[in-house]
Amino acid sequence: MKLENALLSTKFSNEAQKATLNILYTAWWLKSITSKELKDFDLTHEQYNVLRILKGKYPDQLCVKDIARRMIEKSSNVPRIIDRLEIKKLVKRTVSESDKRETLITITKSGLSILESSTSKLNKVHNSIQTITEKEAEQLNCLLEKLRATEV
Amino acid sequence: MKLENALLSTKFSNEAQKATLNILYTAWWLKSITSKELKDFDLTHEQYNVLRILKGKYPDQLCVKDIARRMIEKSSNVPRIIDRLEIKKLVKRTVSESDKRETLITITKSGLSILESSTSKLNKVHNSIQTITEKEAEQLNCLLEKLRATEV
DNA sequence: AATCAATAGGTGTATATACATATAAAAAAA
DNA sequence: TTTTTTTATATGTATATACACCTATTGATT
Repeated sequence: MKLENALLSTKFSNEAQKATLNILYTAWWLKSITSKELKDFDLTHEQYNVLRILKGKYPDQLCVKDIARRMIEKSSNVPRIIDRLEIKKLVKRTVSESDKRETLITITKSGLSILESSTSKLNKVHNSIQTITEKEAEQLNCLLEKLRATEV
Repeated sequence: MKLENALLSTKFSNEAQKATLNILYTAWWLKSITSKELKDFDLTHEQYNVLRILKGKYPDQLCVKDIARRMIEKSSNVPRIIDRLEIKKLVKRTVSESDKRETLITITKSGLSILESSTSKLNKVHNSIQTITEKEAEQLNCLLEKLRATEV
């Protein structure tokens, strides 16, 4: 869908400004699709992201700071997200022996299992709405990374 | 910056999946730049978006529903955003005469003035970090809109 | 060793998201 | 006309964002 129709606006000062809005809108669009599917698993987007990060290092543990560094949204409040996951027994907290300031997080069997089924569901949905080729996706990745050249 | 460095991960199943994460991360990156600047004007991203929408139709008024339709994030709680703007006297609420269910929103002089100065600041920042050409931005817009072909 | 600075994680607050529900008004159906 | 349905907005709740601040621990400096 054209951005003009999504935002009911045609007043973009230039293509770069339109691209900014287009990225923000597309991110919302992607997230809204994801949220809907994750709801069946009683997971939020951010909780899913934390589980995915933990699985990436499994069976190793990760401390809160290392999870935060891998989050898509860097300003995520990781301790609080872990609170919810811990209540649902999807992760476990332990104090690090080598540095008592650090809290080590482990994904549980239950966490791995819910991650697997939710990921499988998300992949199905993503495949079903896939409209761009591998080559186009590559091009898109290049453009986004060029856009972020001035990383702060 | 490469997505690999931003997320400290190299495990992407394909370019399309990487593109999804890249869009989400870039959106966060863009928002974090914007928020920082808007803070000087005591505005959030969403409050700014509402003011921008109102200015687009000024001096006409818009009802809450029409604002919501133009928001980047469609699930925004517009009445609540308007609450904050009203407290700061940047917008005014009036009940519609023709349909008493509708609340009409008007941007005030003060709202227009703060929008102007914040927009000018944002434009400066955007220009200073601009790294892609008009042609590349156009290409980016095409790819994002192709990605969203399966609009729900 | 004692003091100071830096770091890790947790907590507090205002605002936003996502979604459900409530209320009043308008439109449609009986 | 009365009832029912739909629509517009507001409100309630759990979680998240963005950011400030607190506390305990570690590492560096004196």
